[in-house]
Amino acid sequence: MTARPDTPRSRRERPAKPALSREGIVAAALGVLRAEGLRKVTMRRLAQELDTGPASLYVYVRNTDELHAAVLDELLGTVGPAPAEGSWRERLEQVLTAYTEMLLAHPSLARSALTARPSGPHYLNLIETLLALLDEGGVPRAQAAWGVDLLLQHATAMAAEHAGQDDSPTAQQEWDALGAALRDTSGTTHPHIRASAGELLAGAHEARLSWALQALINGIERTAVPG
Amino acid sequence: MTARPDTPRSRRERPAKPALSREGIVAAALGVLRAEGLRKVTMRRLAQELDTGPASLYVYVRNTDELHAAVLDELLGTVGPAPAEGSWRERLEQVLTAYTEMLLAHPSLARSALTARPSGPHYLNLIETLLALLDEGGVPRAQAAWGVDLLLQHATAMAAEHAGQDDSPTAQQEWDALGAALRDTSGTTHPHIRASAGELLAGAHEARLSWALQALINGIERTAVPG
DNA sequence: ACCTGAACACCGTTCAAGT
DNA sequence: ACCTGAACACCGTTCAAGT
Repeated sequence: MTARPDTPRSRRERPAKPALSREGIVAAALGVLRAEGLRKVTMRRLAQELDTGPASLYVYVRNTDELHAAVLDELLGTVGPAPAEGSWRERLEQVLTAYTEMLLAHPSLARSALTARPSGPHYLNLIETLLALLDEGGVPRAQAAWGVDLLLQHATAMAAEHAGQDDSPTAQQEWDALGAALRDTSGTTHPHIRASAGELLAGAHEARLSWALQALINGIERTAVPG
Repeated sequence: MTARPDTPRSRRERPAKPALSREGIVAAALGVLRAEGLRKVTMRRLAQELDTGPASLYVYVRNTDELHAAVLDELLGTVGPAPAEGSWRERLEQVLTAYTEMLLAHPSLARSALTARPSGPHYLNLIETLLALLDEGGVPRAQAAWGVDLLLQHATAMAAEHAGQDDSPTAQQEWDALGAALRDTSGTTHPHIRASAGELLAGAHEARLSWALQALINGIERTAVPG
């Protein structure tokens, strides 16, 4: 926990290339992530950042996917604990909103988190918190267990949807294309879209997230697990 | 619609390199996708497949993301229309299950669909179908509109979660790591996880999908849109 | 054990030049 | 207009060799 891999001697020379370590690699990755996005968090780029060759990193990190998962685990630590006030529903929504907003700051990471779920301590704490809140709300255990999965998946997916906006400029165009397609739809072939085009595209992102979380919680609460 | 870009003359020589076309490129992409996964659906590989240079493809396709979106749009056509029998809930669940299962056959594509939403005719038809079923169920229009988004997102995210399994062998290990972490959790620090570990990991994939869709529908039905 | 240079086998995309 | 070769600027990962 408190181990400091840095050599403590303070030479006054050039930064004096610090020894490699998993922590150092993850820290460098976080820096590049914040500065230039996940697409630049590559083995080669990190090696360059740490003044070594890409092969050296493989001593500490199995591959690129594992590196990305480690970065997410690190960021998960910045999401605070559950608030103390409010009903269990409100607190549940707040925890999930905080998680989603963290991911929204790094949508490309959310995208990768969907595939490579983190399994670090911070993620476990989050699951524990969610289970506790659902239990407090009297949601049966089996429903709560599957519900946690549903809630985390939605939060992650919602954030992942915004990836590419930061990564590639094309994704935004793709989204605009859907909006245009919805608006231009013929009323004879797609009457329901025509009638709902406004609503389909309406709503601030915060309002939609809040509504979605409430709908999920309501659904989880009311839907029994089979068997 | 019925335009055939192929030159009709039937030379008996070698396959006689057919003229390039967007359709031909998408078709080749589908072939590579099915045979080797999305990771191999690259401009260079497709160019090789079509016996030309990568630069030639840029006449028909803006970039790799757009190519992937076009492939998904194509696959969306293979999902049949809504069934005629059953309650609106059952039919809604069936349509979404069919959509999810199509995506599950190509999880890496689902992953990319989360970011670059398709906007082709097949996608619009799907939205129309979902809106019609929710309307039939008496779900208010505003709720239905946001609900469709939620339903499609869940289906896509659920499939996307399985990406990497086909793509990279590491993803499976990552998922196993989460399972192990959940099982090994201490009962003192994470009592709810300890009590629910079995339930968190239980359930066949079909049962979980079915439950999730029902929970979503129940939640959408009962949660009013603000304002 | 840790670190490295060099190599292998790839990418997306652009551009000037050809037809 | 369509097509192309060649180039630019990158990737992940492995391996034999060094310390």
